[in-house]
Amino acid sequence: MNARLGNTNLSADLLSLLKLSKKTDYAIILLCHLGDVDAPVSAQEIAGNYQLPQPMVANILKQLGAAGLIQSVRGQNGGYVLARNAESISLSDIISVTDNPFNLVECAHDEELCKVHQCCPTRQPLVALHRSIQRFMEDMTLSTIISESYFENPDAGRTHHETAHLS
Amino acid sequence: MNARLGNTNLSADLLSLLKLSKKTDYAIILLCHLGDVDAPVSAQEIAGNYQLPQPMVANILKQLGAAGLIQSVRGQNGGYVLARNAESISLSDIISVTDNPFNLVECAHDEELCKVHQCCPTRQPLVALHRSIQRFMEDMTLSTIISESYFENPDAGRTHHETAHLS
DNA sequence: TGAAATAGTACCAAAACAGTACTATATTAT
DNA sequence: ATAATATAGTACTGTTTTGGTACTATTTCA
Repeated sequence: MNARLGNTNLSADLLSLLKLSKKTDYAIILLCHLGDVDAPVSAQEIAGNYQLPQPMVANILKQLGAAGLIQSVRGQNGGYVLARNAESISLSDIISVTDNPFNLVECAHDEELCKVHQCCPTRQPLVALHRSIQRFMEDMTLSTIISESYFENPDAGRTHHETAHLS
Repeated sequence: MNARLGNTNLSADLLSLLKLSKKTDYAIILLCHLGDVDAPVSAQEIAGNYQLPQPMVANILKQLGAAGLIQSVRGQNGGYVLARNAESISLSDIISVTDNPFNLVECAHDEELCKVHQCCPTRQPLVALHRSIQRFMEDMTLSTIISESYFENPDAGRTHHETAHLS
């Protein structure tokens, strides 16, 4: 063979690409909920509403709060509200809180790792994919998600929702 | 709240989206190698060339063979060759062998699961993302990967490659 | 002062993943 | 023939990641 192919570490690069965790799943639900209300909503309230485990919900809300996406109100009658308007919260923002940050090319941040990537056969084409996904995630705002969801389910008007999960 | 948001199971949908495993990583390397040679190449030869664990390489080659992407030649001097030309092997083909198949929307295949998805706030916008990624994966052929890799590393002419992995 | 909420953090169990091992079969060189 | 070298198939294991829980401290309000 003419031996022009080199090495790669693609899976390490792509590891956190789009494997959205349940945490992210939940986070989107929670944020959609908060984006729909004005008064602070407690973890318990959301957990009950969507039949999600309360400690899990509480934990994710803590993280979202620490990341500045939502604002907390402590004490009785406390809860959470969106820290900014739904237009300025992107899918990318959410994912970087609840999943690992969306990084296709590790070497862009760690020059050390880059050295063994000199002959990566797959990096070049996948960088393009990375960029387009990244743009999509940044353009997709919480308000878009909410409104498109509404468009798809215009008749959803009940106060108690279906069980949120299969497992 | 006006309660128009429902439930979702986004993470289950996205679980196998783009979290490429090391297997896929390796598979791309192996296939690029095979795409570059005509005579059958053995698992041992590839493992040695890229400093990859031999049993791992052998296993992946078996899988790729069972899936019909490569053809095996048994016996002494045996090995593997591409079963079709590199233009007709897509990234999508590879991933569906070594990773779980690329499925964003589970309910498209399992009507049962769909029922609890009636109010999914995130499905609608993400279907668009799914389609564009899917198209990218299908359009990205092995031959493209090889040639773009060559474009990036035109000076790679040595017979023994660098250590392929960090870990 | 007690109830209800968040803050922070540490912990555990189950699932997924990376990698290994073993037995059987096929082909070829000698 | 037979030994060597290859794939075929499959089952196993240790480690990491993930999903989920628990506990203690602090804040606020009735």
